Amino acid sequence: MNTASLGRSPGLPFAIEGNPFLDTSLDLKINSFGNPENHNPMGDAAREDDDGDIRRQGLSPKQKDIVSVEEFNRITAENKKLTEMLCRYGDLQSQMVPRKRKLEEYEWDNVIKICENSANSDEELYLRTQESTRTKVSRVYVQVDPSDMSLNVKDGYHWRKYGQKVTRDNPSPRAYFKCSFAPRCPVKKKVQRSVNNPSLLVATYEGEHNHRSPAEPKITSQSFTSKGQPNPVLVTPNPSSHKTNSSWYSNPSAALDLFPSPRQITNRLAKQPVHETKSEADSIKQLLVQQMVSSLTKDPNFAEALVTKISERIFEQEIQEFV
DNA sequence: CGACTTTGACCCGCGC
DNA sequence: GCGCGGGTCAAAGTCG
Repeated sequence: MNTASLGRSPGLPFAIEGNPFLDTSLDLKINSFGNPENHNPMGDAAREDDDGDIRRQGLSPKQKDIVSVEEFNRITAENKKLTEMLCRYGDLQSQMVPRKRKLEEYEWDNVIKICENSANSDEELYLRTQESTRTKVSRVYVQVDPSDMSLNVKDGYHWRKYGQKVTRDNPSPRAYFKCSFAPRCPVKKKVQRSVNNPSLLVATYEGEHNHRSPAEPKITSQSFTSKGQPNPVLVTPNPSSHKTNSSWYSNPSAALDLFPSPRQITNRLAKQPVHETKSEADSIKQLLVQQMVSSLTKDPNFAEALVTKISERIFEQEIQEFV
């Protein structure tokens, strides 16, 4: 299972395709065993050298001790389970709402994409990923200070503003940005204030970054998708505290931070402020989210994955204390 | 001096 | 064909 195309989805508290500014925790599990600067969506980490040793460039000494082909295979299977879980939620969702409404209200197409991407070979999946990259669009709502007139969405990437326009349907100007972190990165971003809520910035991302995140994202508060569902806000970490070989790249268990437990999900949803007028659609959305959380809690595969991650973290902490 | 922002001009698709 | 609106370009300005 290749997860290079996955990203944290607006609308789901865990990683799925659709949000280009966040590298997924699933992706991290794979890439943390390879060199993040030479990320290969075809699965660099699994390739073996002539002497049979797995490639370990870019790893800390501690990681080199724990990385093995068996470990890689185990995590690959885990990723597959997680993806299947997402697909099941897509099925659940389609049972709960009419098809037309599904497309209009919930943006579950991202989940469907993952299911469709269940390719038989890495090469096939790579080609499909490249195909979807060209058309990938996601939208993120970010709460900002209403007095702050800048159209700056801190998502960890570097953007160069190349235009600004006042559109017909919104008195607030729309700013156009291109990703300037990597040469020829195709990702573009449009930022405009919400017509109904000036304290809400609407950031529309087009395309997918052809490089890894320049900084370790840090979840600090909640943002919302266009449909009012929770989504982590990412801000650029303090540059002085950021190291190239940060835990984001080098520590596999760091993925756990971006893979919240059902209780964390519940807590985050409970703390979520309401920004949009209550409506029937909102009620259905809340019901859907509650169903998801409930199913996540009961899902043995989820529990297994969670236990695995917790065990890994505890094991690593013990190792650190021992050292 | 390089990176970034500003802003008017330009391009292009679409509807009439 | 024409006008409109969204998106992009590029020169000039700004900033650290």
